Amino acid sequence: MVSDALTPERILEATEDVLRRYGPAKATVVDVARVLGVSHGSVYRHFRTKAALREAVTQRWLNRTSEKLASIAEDSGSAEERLGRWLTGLFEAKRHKAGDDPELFATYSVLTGDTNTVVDRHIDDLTGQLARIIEDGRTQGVFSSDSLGSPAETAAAVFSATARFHDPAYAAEWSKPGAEQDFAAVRALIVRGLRA
Amino acid sequence: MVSDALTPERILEATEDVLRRYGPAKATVVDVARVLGVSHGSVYRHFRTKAALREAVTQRWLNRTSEKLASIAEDSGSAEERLGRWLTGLFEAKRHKAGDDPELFATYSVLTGDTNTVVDRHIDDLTGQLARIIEDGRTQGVFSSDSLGSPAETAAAVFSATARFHDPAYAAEWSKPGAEQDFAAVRALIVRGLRA
DNA sequence: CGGATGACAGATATTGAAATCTGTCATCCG
DNA sequence: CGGATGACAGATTTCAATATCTGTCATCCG
Repeated sequence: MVSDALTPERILEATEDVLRRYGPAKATVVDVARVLGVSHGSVYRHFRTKAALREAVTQRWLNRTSEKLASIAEDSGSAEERLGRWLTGLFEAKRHKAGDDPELFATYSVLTGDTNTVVDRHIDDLTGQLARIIEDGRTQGVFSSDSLGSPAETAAAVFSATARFHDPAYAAEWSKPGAEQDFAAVRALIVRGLRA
Repeated sequence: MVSDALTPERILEATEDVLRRYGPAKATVVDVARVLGVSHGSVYRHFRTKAALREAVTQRWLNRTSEKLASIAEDSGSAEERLGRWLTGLFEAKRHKAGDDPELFATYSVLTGDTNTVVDRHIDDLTGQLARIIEDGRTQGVFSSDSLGSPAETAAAVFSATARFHDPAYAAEWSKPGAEQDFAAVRALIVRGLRA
């Protein structure tokens, strides 16, 4: 027994350990139970299915990124500067996750492919933050209010246009030389497109 | 025997037939030879390896798209209008390929994952066309010449920013309701970003 | 009594032997 | 003589038997 009570949080911790060690294909519920020193039946008391467990651990992982960015979205100050910082922050966060522990990143990339609802919520969260920055920018008069739809629609467009720099499908390209310049070029193009 | 001389072109035709029928995983060189009524040794006289045959058939398929767009890139006339038409043409071409024959599209999506050189050439070709339009726009004075790098760099940024609408990885989303509006929003944002 | 257990059935994954495919080349044919 | 052939070796894939895993639940324990 590693500790006292068997909580969802402890199970998620153990699940991430097991995923890191064995990868998404080999990690089993029995492995998670073994790490915790309990039977696998006990894990099923807290998560109805293996899929539910994977969703929960994936959500936890995605939330670590969105929480970091939330503070930028909620800042006061120049919307244009915050937008640049937010987009750069998103790219940097993903790039570091991918570069620092490639195997765990690959593992979560597989998981996000299965857990569509969780990923959709994450994307809604991020585009919501973007929409807030865009709305602030329109209020401040630095971003155009004509011709580009609602803040939410514009946020979705900005998110789409930067997909190459946050979608795990492109992770292999983030460490190539020139990736940073490519990102800066797209960011400049987008910011220019938003200006009043 | 289907016809007289065994030419590379006839082999590619047969290869596409076989790929359409069996998919990328099951299609064999022996199958291609059978369709042509020759031994598989004869196919190897024209293509050194199976990989080379796949590259050639993939290039042929990609070229059908770039050739359509080349005429827009080489038009004379308003660069802004041509850019919109070119981007829309690219999205439409990919969307129709994916929608009209989903299995063949899936097949070629797998092939493009293996044949990186061919895909890189295709992308160079497309960004070259884009660069030409952007250069024309700068000459005409409708696109800004400051702050966004060379036409080639700007073309790469525009291509990156529209990845969601031409990269096969996103094909599943092209038929969703709202995809067209999403594309229009990104296109408007980009065109706005390029304006003088 | 609330929570943990482990035996179990059906689903999924692994494994290794057999079948098929790729790529070569000595031989053949017009 | 130029081009096609098919037998062949080594690489890859298929398939079926075997092993492991998921999810349930009657039972047990503090």
